[in-house]
Formats: sequence, structure tokens, C-alpha cells
Amino acid sequence: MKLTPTMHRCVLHWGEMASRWGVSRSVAQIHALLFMAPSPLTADEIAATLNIARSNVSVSIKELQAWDLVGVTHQLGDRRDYFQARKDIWEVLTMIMDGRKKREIDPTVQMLRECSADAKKDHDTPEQVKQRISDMLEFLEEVSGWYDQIRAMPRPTLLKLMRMGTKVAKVVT
Amino acid sequence: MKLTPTMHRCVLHWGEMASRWGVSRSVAQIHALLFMAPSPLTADEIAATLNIARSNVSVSIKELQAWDLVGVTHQLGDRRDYFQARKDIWEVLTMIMDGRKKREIDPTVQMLRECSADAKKDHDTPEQVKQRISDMLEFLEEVSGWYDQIRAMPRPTLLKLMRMGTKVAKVVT
DNA sequence: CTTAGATTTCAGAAAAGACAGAAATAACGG
DNA sequence: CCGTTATTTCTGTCTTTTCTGAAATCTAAG
Repeated sequence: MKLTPTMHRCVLHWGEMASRWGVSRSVAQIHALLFMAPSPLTADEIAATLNIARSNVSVSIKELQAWDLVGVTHQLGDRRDYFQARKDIWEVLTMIMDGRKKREIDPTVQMLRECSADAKKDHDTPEQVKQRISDMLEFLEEVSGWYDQIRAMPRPTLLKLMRMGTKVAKVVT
Repeated sequence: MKLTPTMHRCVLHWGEMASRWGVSRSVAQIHALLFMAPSPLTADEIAATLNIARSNVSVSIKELQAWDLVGVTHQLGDRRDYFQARKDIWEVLTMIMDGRKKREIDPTVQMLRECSADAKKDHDTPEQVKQRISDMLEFLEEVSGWYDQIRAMPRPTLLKLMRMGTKVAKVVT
């Protein structure tokens, strides 16, 4: 697939942001390509377009599937996989936030729970330190629970709330 | 500074989460240590406690300062720097979110703006692709602006809103 | 069952990143 | 100024991550 200058630029930028986003360059570039592509692409097309190894496409696509950002389709009489990315930008953001919470927050909450429990038996640790740990645990659990609630709200409601901006504050006066 | 078993465990866990959080292990470990430490520590103490090179502490602290998570204090008659971390867990989260937005979102918004503008002259790019790019730009700008508004709200108000959970939805019925 | 195309796995090369230790710089007291 | 101590910068090494190319596996058709 031939990239137009604009698409080319986007793909490169995605690749450059990759390390900040916590994925490899290939993963980010493939995602950019699939997000923009008007129709689903085969792994070979992706490899050829981005000039990366075919095997690399395979593992990168696997990661994008783990993030639930890319899916497979097929064409009649063609055994190859055709990949396409989620196009709804709101859903894309949601998937990324879910994934990040799972990878970056949940393990730490888990660990803080254990730590907080063990700390009771640990008489060397100053009370102040234990307190800080349990404060952080409580805070993370609260934010985490809040996220799950918001996450479950229907999208139109969320959109309205967002568009209200600061005005929502009036509710709690 | 001697670490108690509980503190030791937290420091190690922070270090293990580092790569997922997008910082180096040293940065995460130092942050864990300073967050828990009852009193400010010198760079030498940090290096000794965590068994890392003194120079490494220097650059890592610089990064934590760039995130606005660590500050310097001094003791009378002592020219060494004493470092201490932000202890307010809410502020910590805020600083991290601000930093991430600045590093992970803002450059892309900037780039999409340029891309969207250039796309007008680029007649090769399909209309559909241009549309997707400008949709994403619009979406990111909206979310970005919303974040800034929320960010500016006083903390007690935000806390109340959070604790309301799904009930805020009633406002927009 | 065989074959050809499609995909995945794997081992090692290449690149990027983190770190230690040495050298350089800066800050201060005398 | 000079020496001492704190801090930063720099350079090379080591570790980790990413990526490639080859081999292995899988799949469906004939």
C-alpha cells in the first residue's frame, strides 16, 4: 500500500511517540497505518508498506490484539488475514486506558494490599511509613473504583458531562 | 538509611513497575524511597541505601524534579542537598498526569494540527483519511481542554464529585 | 496424503537505554 | 586564592529491548 505524504508523516510521528507510549516503534507504526487505512490490510502489505520484517508484523499485531485495538477479517476465497483497527476514536482511548490501568495500576494495588497486611506484623517499620503506604492504597482503590463506575456509564451521558466542563461543580454546592 | 522489610519490598516493587511506568528502575526506586522516608535524604544516603552509583542518583533526581515530584531542602551549616518527595498522594497523581499529558499527548496534538493543515494541499490523500485525522485531532483537543478545566477545579469539589460516582449522571437527565 | 501458502516461533544481531566510575565543575570556608 | 567537599557531566560497559531471517508449524485445497 502506497503512503501519501500526510499518511507517511503520521506513521513516522506515531513511531517516534512509541517509546513514550510504552510500546515498540513497530507496534505504534502499524497501529497508525491500520487506523488510517481505508480498508483492511494483510500482514504482507503492512510489512512492505512500513519496510519491516514479516515476523515483526506478526508479533506486533498480536500485541495490538491484546490491547483490543485491532481485529481480523477475511475475504471470500482468500486464506490470508486482513487486519483492521478500531476506528472509533473514543473506543480507542477507552481500550488504551483500560490496558494501562490493568498493567500500571492493578499490580501495584495488589502489592500494596499484601504490603499493608504484612506491615502489621512488621514492628521495625515506623508508624508514619505504614500510614503512608495504607493512604496510598486507599487512594488508589478509590480512584480505581471511580474509574470503573465512570467506565460503565453510557457514552452519551459521559459526553454531556464532559461538555458541561466546570459546570458540573454546581451539583455539589 | 536502613530499610525495614516492608520498605524494602515497596522499593523493589516500584523498581519492577518502572519500565511499565516509563521511567528507569533507579528513578522509580528513588521515588519510592523518598516518598516513604520520614525525613529528607542526601544523595549519598540514597546511593548507599539503594546500592546504586552516586552519579546515577544525580540524574535520577533531576528527572524526578522535572516531574515536580521531588524538591530540595537544606540543613543549617550543611551544604549538602537534602531531597524530599511530595507526600500528598493526590498531588503526586496530579503531577504524574500533567507530566504524561505534556509528554504523550501535547506533541501529538501539535503534530496533528500541522498535518491537518498540510493535508488541505495534499490531493493524493483520500478524503476519508483526512477526515479520520481531523476527527482524532478534534477529539484530543476536546479531551485535553476538559482535562485542563477539571484540573483547575478546587480539590474538595473534585473529591465530592468523585464520591458521587455514577450519581453525577442525574445532572444531565 | 501431499503440497503450497500463510502464520508463528525462535535464536541471534542490532539498537537503545541504563548504569558505574572517572573526570570536570561548582560552591564554600578559610 | 587554595583546598575541600558536593554535585554534575561524560564515556564506556553492561543490560534490556527490538527486530530480522530462517526454520517450524499450521491450514486448507487438491
